[in-house]
Amino acid sequence: MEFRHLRYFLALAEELNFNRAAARLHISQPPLTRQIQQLEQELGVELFLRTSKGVELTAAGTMFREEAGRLVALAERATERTRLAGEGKLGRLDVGIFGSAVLNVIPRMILNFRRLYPEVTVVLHNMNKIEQIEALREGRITIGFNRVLPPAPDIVVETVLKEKLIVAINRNHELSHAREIAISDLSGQPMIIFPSAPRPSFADQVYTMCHGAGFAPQVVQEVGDAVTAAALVSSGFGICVMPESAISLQLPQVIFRRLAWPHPTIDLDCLYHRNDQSPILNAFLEIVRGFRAPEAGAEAG
Amino acid sequence: MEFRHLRYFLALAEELNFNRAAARLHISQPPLTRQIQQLEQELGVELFLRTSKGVELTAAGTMFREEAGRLVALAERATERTRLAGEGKLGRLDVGIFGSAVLNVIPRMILNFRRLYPEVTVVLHNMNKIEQIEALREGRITIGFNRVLPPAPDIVVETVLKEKLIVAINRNHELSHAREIAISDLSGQPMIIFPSAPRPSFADQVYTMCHGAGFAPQVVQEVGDAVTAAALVSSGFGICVMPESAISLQLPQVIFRRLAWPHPTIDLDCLYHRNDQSPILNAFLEIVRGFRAPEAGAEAG
DNA sequence: AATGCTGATACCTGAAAGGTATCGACTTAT
DNA sequence: ATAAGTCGATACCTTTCAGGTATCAGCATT
Repeated sequence: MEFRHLRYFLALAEELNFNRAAARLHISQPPLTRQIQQLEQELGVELFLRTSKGVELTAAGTMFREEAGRLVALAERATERTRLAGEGKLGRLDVGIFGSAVLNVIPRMILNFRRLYPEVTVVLHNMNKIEQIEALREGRITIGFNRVLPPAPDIVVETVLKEKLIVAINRNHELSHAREIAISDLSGQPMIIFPSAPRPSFADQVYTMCHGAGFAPQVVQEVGDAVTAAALVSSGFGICVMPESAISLQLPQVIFRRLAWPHPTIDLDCLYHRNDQSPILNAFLEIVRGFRAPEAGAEAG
Repeated sequence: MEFRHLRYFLALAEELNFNRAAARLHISQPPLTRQIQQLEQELGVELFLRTSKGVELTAAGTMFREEAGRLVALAERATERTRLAGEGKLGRLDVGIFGSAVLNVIPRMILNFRRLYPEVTVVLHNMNKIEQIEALREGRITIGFNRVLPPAPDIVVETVLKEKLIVAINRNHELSHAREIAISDLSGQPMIIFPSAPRPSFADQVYTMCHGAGFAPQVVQEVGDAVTAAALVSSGFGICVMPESAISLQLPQVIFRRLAWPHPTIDLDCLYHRNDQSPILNAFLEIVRGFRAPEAGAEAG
């Protein structure tokens, strides 16, 4: 059975006359007769009752008309949905995110994407950078977001934006009166560092920054994520260097101060598989790239 | 697009290798390549990503795989349902019935039918004999049940069974002591007659019977149906001749007595369109004919 | 550099869809 | 009653196109 049989059948079921149906199909009457006979033979059922004045549908024919109509409609739907999927306008986007650092930028990007591509289902998966790379390779996610990523030959890493660093301080802390804090001011201060794993991470970047300023940070606690770190700041454990987006965290007693010149930054990167040419990924990447600060000069290729 | 394209596509989507897929389809590789190219061209979308070591599905291809699978499954369902409809095992049977007289036999026939053909939806339509004939001609019902039917060239009438006549009597009535009632006993009794329309009807048969016994019935009331007639009997209006199946009517004060020899009967007929060869109708007719009393000799052909 | 995969292409063959002419059955109009 | 005009079915020819064989180009492994 081919779609041709369905098209011919439906035309005949509407016209109830071989000649008129054939004319409508732009073929002559004999081939139509033959195709209908074939169809009936394959189904093992008479679909039409031939009378002296045209044809009429049998009970089986009536049933087949319903089914054939459904099939043709579904076929049209199939081509339409496939075309849309080819344009990235229909489908599913699995995004790997990491817990705390994505408090601001990623939700905004996803909201923008969903406004432009409302038929794409966006699914978020919370996982760390190691898990994200693994999931990208296995196709469980299409794109991931993270910081301080190790290079891999099959994974493309693009810097989404460079966030300035800020310092979370307890309101009663001696540094709370300054509008900005110099890196050297952190020397000797009890510091909270995150994340503890996996390495390399934001924590390493803070270490490097301090050593670059000529001192070793006095780490009182390593924690897993920014929310926990902020909670410790709130209870007076110490101070904590964070990416700017952590400013969304609202905890009692916690205030944020910028780090002064040279305004150190941390990259937020996105990562995806080098061979992935999925149109949905490309559509999403365009949105992501639109978020990249226009003044940013240096970019990871 | 033809089903061939779907079959080939699905084979390739599973094997992800043109040669293996072609082998599975019992064709050689070049025609498979060509058919897939045709499909992609018609959809305007690349379905497979050709690599040096086989192929993989694109996003559009993944979408099309889902849709193609649905289509193939629906096609199988379509052939199966059409075959079943051809055997009368699937579909719909619209039955015209008339209100009161069908208290017993028709429900039993329909229950039997539904046990044998559980996938056929039986729909009952309450209509009088004129409406039934009209509905048969327009295809709104497939079979009707009624009594005392006028002949029509395009409608076949078959006697389903001959019901004996009974008399509904108030418990306090003088005739209630007899086990059987002779037709002549009805002479001079106040009688309720039904139905008042449409003619010819059961009412006419009662008239004829009385006149044949040598008297004119003393009609105190004409009513529309047996239930109303029985209600009048219950309140002492008079007596009423009814078909035997009315015995199912349970009303206070109403008792039933047989009419004595020569045991007059009334036919319950079914009617259907002469040209209707629907397998469901034939299946139902077989059940109906099985209900016909085996001793009944004379039948309407 | 050679071999062995991959899918794509060129060209031929054969099956089958489509076209023309005509048939037999039936209805309708004269 | 019979001739003309329907209807769908059939016989036979033409054309299209799916399928087959041989071969190619690209890439990976050896």
